[in-house]
Amino acid sequence: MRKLPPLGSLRAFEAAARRLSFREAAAELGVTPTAISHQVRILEEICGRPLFRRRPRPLALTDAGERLFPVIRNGFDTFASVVTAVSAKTGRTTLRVTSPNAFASRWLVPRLPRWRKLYPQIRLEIIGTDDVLNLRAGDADLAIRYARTMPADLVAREIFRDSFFPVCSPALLSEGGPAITRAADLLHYPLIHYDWLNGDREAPSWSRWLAVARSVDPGIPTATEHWDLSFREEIHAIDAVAAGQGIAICSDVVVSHEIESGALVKAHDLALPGYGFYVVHVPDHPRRASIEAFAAWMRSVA
Amino acid sequence: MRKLPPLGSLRAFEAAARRLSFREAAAELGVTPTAISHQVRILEEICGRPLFRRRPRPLALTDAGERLFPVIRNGFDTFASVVTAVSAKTGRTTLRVTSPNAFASRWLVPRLPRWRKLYPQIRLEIIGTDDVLNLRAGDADLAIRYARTMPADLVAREIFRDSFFPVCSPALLSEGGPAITRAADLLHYPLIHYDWLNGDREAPSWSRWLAVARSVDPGIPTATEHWDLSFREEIHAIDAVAAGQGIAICSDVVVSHEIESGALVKAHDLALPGYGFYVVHVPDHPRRASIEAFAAWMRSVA
DNA sequence: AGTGTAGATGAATCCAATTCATCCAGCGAC
DNA sequence: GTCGCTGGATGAATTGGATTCATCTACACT
Repeated sequence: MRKLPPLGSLRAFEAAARRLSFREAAAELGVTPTAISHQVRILEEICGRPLFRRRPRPLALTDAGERLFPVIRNGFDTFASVVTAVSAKTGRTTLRVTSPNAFASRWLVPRLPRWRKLYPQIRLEIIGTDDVLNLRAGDADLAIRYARTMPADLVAREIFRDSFFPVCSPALLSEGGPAITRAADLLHYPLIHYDWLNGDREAPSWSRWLAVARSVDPGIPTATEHWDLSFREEIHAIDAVAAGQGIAICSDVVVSHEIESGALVKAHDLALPGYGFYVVHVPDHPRRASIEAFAAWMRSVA
Repeated sequence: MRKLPPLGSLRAFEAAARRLSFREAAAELGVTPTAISHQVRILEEICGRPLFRRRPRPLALTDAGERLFPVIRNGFDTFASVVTAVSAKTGRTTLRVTSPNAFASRWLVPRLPRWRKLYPQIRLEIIGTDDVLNLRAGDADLAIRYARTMPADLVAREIFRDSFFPVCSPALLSEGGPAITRAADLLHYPLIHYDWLNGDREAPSWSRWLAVARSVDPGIPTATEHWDLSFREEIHAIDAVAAGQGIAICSDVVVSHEIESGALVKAHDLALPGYGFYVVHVPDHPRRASIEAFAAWMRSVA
């Protein structure tokens, strides 16, 4: 007769092993840390050996714990996945995709009809956020990460890299303002700034772009502030650009849809290097095939 | 965030799906059928669709239930297996083997030291019984099935086939009784009978053997009853033969150990065809490799 | 030394799981 | 057709394993 340990104990163990913290596991499951401690202890008694090393800090898995953890985690992931699939309206599967807000809004969403046409059985749930969601915690199935280099702690592949140009609406240029023939001409228009929260000193802002442009157009003044309008997030700056309120330094990837359609135009050819877009997921994801399909599709509609 | 349904509901569902009976599932889990009904209902509400068809009888899985069941069952099997492995004394694994009683006692048990020498890390638990255990219910990891043809509903492979001869103890022949030179001479000794419970009209009993022997030795009378001692089970008949109480028609496989050691001898060369021994297990058994090793070992020590 | 953090221990509490009582539907025997 | 049996459904009452609370321990950092 098959002997299953208490399933609640397996659940507590798995969360604690994933988080390597009873406190965090408790928060995730909505119980007190003591409850986690009790359940893990029950499982350790059943196994006849410790599953965690508590002392010294930090919490770590024992060899036995290391053997148990991936099996239980994968089992639970598979359970959640099949229950989700069974619950789905037409037996379709879901991929939860987290992506930076601007990319989700400006790149992903306009292309979703193309995904739907190609993969009607794989429904996407898009989580647009500039927060970094925890894939190991199951917050999403895959993340589109925007970084200078390849993320190292998960399975990742680069999809494409972007560059940054001054971008504006054609309507702005046809309002009778000065023609733009050199970089300094841009200063006659409102410059739209947005914050870079990644702490990168080389982030492609107006000050960076103008510093580089000064080497080919010495007429650009060395003033400290170079913006007329400022936003906290890139997505809002792009909205203002599209509304003809000024010129912003934008990612050619993020606004590629608008550039192609003519809704936005490059105001100048000088480009700053940007970052890479990576599709990232946990190893051995149960929907690995769907994730691969998504990554390939992203490349094909770039 | 990964969404797991209540694990107790999954457990109740899996048992009911495996058994296709709420009553039996309840018995297995040690609860009332109502508890199963409640838990399955909770899961059906989470999935948003029925998982069982209750009406008309018998209970059956819906399409959704069919999709869910193997995933949950395999997950639980894997959980139980890895917890058992982690709990093992020296990281050894266990194979629970069910076998007909006579075979377990006379063939398997005398050879166990050879298994232990070759596979010290795979511990065997032998369940000798003439009942047919339910492998899908996890009653055992593998079964040695004794049948005329290959079992069809599980993964099976034939290990060997046996034949049936008259067998006796050398002590019986040296007691000064008549020499056995022809089949009819056997009738001067006590004939030991045992029941065949498989309903096979051609089962290798004394009446069958004597009917065949009559074609080469017409001196054998056509009486109805041919036995002096009768047992319900083969194993007890073999015990009596080993104790010198008479001659029985025995499987050459089952008593091969005793024939080799000289503890028992063939009383006559005329052989009746027997049956096949098959190693049987559920598909995708988590210890498939160990089962394969066991089957191969059986062949090698035949 | 003092403070904060995180896991451990055990009694008390609690709530999801389970039982109990009753009902419903079908099937087979008569 | 009636009756009895079987097995799942429903909902209120009960219960036992899960959880909390109070307290302790060990450690890391200032």
